Amino acid sequence: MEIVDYYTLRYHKAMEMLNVLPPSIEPKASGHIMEQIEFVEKILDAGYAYESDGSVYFDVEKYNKDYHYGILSGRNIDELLETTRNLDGQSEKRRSVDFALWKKASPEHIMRWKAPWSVGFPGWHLECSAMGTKYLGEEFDIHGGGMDLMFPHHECEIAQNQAGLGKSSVRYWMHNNMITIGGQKMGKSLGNFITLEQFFTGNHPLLTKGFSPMTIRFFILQAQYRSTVDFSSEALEASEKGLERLIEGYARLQNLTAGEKSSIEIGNLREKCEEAMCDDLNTPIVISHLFEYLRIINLAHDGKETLSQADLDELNSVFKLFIEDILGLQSTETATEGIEAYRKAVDLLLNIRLEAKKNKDWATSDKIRNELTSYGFEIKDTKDGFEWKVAP
RNA sequence: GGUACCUUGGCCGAGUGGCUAGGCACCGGUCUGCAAAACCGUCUACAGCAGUUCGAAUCUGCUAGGUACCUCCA
Repeated sequence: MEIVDYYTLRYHKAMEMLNVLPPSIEPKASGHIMEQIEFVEKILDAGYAYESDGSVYFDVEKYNKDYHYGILSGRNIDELLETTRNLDGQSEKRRSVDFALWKKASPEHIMRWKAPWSVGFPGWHLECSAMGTKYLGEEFDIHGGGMDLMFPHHECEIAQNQAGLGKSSVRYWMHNNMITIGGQKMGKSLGNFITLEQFFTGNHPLLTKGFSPMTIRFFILQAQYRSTVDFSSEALEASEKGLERLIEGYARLQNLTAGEKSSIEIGNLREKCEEAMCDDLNTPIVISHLFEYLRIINLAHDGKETLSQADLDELNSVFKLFIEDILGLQSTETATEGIEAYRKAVDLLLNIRLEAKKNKDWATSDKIRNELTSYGFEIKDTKDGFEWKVAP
C-alpha cells in the first residue's frame, strides 16, 4: 500500500502541474471486490463462463458464436486460436483465448479474497466492467485509454459487459497513441525512459534543459491524440517558443484598446475552433487558428490595424474559452511579477532609461537594459514606452 | 512469424482525389539610436517503385523503415 500511495501521490502532483483536472472519483479495484464477484456471477448465470479448479474463465469461443469477440481491435478469433495454440501452462482453460474472471490464489500470492469459487483475486479486465458500470451506469458515452489497452483489455471488457449485462455499455472508445523519444519507443531497457519530473527539471541526458508543465501540455496538444507523440528537446524548444508567443499575444489582446470600428475582418474564429474540436478533438487545428488570429492581435498592438470593442470582446471571449478553458493552458506569469513594490521599482528603472533615451544618453540607456537583461528580465521598447517581464 | 496502424519541407505537426494548415529554425526586408519584440516576404514537402484517374500527399499493389498488440503483470 505504501508503494501504491507513493506513486499515486507522485502522479497526482504531476497531473496537477500539467493542469489536468482531477476526476470526481478514482475508484480502486481492491475496494470493489464484491462488485467484481457479483459481475462474475452474472456472466456465469448467462452461461458465458465456466469454473475450473477454483478459477472462473470467460468462454470466448461460445461468446464469439453469439457476438463478435474482437470487434474493437479488428481481430478474428480463428487467428487468435492459431497464434496462441502452442503456449503451455494453461491446462485449466478450455481454450487459450479464454481469460480469467476469477483466479484461485496460489499459497504465496498476496492478493486473497473469499469468493464462492476459491480464495483468490479477480481477473484483471473485470475491474473496469464492474466499476465503470457502477459509477457511470450500464451505458455511458466515452471510454478512454491508451491504444495498448485496446487488445485484449478493452476487448474483454466489452465481452464481459455484453455477457453480463446484455449490452456493450460504451458508446465511443477513444484511444490515445503512445509516446516515443527521439523516434524510439520509451522503455527502461532502451535507457530513454523519461519521467514527467525529469521533463520539468531537465535532469536527463536526452534533455538539453527543463520544460515547464505548460510547455509539455502545449506540445502534446499540438499533436492529435490518436497520433504518436515524439518527444525531443528540439521539438519541445519549438513548442516552448510558440506557446510563449501565444500567451503573450493573449495578454496583449486583453490590454488592447478598441477603435471606432475594425479595420480588418475578424471572421468566425469561434466557429472554426469549435469545428476542429468536433472533428475528434483536433487540437492542432484549433492551435493553428489561434496563431492566425494572433497575427491580427499583434497588428492591432502595433497600431497597424484597429479592432472595434465588439470584435475585441469576441476575440477575448474565444481566446479565453479555447486557451484557458478547453486547452487548459495557464499563463506562466510568476508570482513575483504581481508584487506591487517590485513592479514599481522595475518601472522606475525603465522610466529613467526612457529619460536617458530622450537625451540620447545611450550609455545609460543600454546599461539599464543590459543589466536588467542579465538579471533575467526581458525588455521590449514600444512606440510610447516599454514592456518588460521576467524571462521564463 | 501473425494482425493493425504509421512514414509529410531543416525540426515538429495538420490535411483523405483538384483550392496544397500552423508552429519552430534559416534567409531577406520594415520598424528601432542599436537591439529585442512585432509585422511583411522567401524557402513549397508528402519513404521508394509501379498502377488507377483528366488529375493523388490523399485510392490500389509491392518494397523499405517504424510503432502497437498477439505471453505475464496492470
